[in-house]
Amino acid sequence: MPHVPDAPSPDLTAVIARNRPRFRTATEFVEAAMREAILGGVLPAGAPLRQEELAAAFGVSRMPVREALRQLEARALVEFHPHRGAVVAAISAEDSADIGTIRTALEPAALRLSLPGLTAEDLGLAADLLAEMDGEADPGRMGELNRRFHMTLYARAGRPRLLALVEQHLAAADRYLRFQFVALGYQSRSQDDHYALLAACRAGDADAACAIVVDHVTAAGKELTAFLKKPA
Amino acid sequence: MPHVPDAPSPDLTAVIARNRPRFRTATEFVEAAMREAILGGVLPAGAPLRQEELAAAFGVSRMPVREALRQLEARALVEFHPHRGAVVAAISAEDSADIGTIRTALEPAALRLSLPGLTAEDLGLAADLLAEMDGEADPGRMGELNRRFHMTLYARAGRPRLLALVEQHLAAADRYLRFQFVALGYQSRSQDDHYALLAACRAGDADAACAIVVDHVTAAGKELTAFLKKPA
DNA sequence: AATCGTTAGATTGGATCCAATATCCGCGCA
DNA sequence: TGCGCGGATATTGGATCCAATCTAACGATT
Repeated sequence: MPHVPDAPSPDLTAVIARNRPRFRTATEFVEAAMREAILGGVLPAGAPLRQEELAAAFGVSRMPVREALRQLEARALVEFHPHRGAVVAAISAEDSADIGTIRTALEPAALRLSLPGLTAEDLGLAADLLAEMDGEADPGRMGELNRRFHMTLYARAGRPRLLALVEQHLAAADRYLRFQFVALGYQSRSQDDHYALLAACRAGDADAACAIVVDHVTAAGKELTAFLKKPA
Repeated sequence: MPHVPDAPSPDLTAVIARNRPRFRTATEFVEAAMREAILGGVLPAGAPLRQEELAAAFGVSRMPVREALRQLEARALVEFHPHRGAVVAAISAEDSADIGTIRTALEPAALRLSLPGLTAEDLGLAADLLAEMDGEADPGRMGELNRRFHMTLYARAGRPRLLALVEQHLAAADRYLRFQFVALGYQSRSQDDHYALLAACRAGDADAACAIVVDHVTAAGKELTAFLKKPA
């Protein structure tokens, strides 16, 4: 009697409700909601993605779900195993090195382009985000704030594709770093970097800012790699 | 009486035949073949992608076609217009600047990682590819050789995701540069760069090689941007 | 004659239906 | 008792069917 799918988690229902009105087609809606759920940790790495179950949760048929899953596959967020279903993509230690390299290459480039265009409001917003992060305990929220802080500093690069790539890899790293945030002293060290980065941006010192970003990303990559190698 | 779709072009049929045996599921096969067709210029930018027509050409139903189109959408190779169909994505002058920035950031990183691991066979293969390019007139073949030359030099980076990103953006640029190859003196200048790059790699001079790559990519980006701005 | 509204047709978006394949369990046999 | 085989079952992959909507052509009205 397996035909009755499990009820979706309350978190997932929240993500679904938040995204439903934003899109005209069901496929886009499902794709956006699932991406948010995966990046936000609501659907953890390795979680099996039953098409029927998701369709019921989203209130659509299996087809938009399948199309959305294919899009997420192209973004390396889910993996298909033929005739065995899709799962939320897990990240390996090699992947983490990979992502670290990509971030180290892209983020300084984005920052260098963006820095001259940053306004006082941008810097103020970044400062606000940092302040909020200081008191934040929830890892999911923390990840989102971290992403938004970085992206705020890069936003004026005026390169939508570059920024999308950066955000994608930032999110991919964050999704795993989440587990670190509470465990180790990583969070405070990361915040130190953030404040130093913001100061360099205020000073308009591109070289210093880029150097901080490189260090910051490298450190995050090392934490992540170590974490991924440990629990095996 | 519009129900009879056009016959596919001979080029497309060739791509289809070449890819069919390589995959287990229809969706993967369609995705691979369509990607090759788009990157190879068989399906030019702006071409409308009728689902029924493609399904007939591939010998499958519309569903695998739709899934494949969604994957290609996630890779920014096709665009969906709700209820109006999908078209092969065109690239704007801004996109080209974007892609240039991304390449300029990623390719030196890939080269730097790869260079120490390059073998004599790798360098020999690269030289062979260059030699073949000297006598090549077909733009599609030229683009493929160019891609393979670059990727050969980056291959030992041991970063699959980075290399996939590099190849993706290299291909995106090539797809448009194709029109340049014959028209201008671009081809010979590009080949000069290639030979210089290969020499620097043979010498193991990472800094020089990266500088050449940056120049080369920048020049290609400028050509592309100029071309895209010209014909309106 | 030009423009706007109406309507027919084609095409996509979504749902349902069928077939193919993988998993899981139990049974038989060594 | 352990291993391998076989059938039952669930789940995916693919095909077909229906509804929603966009396009285009035609005609009426000014």
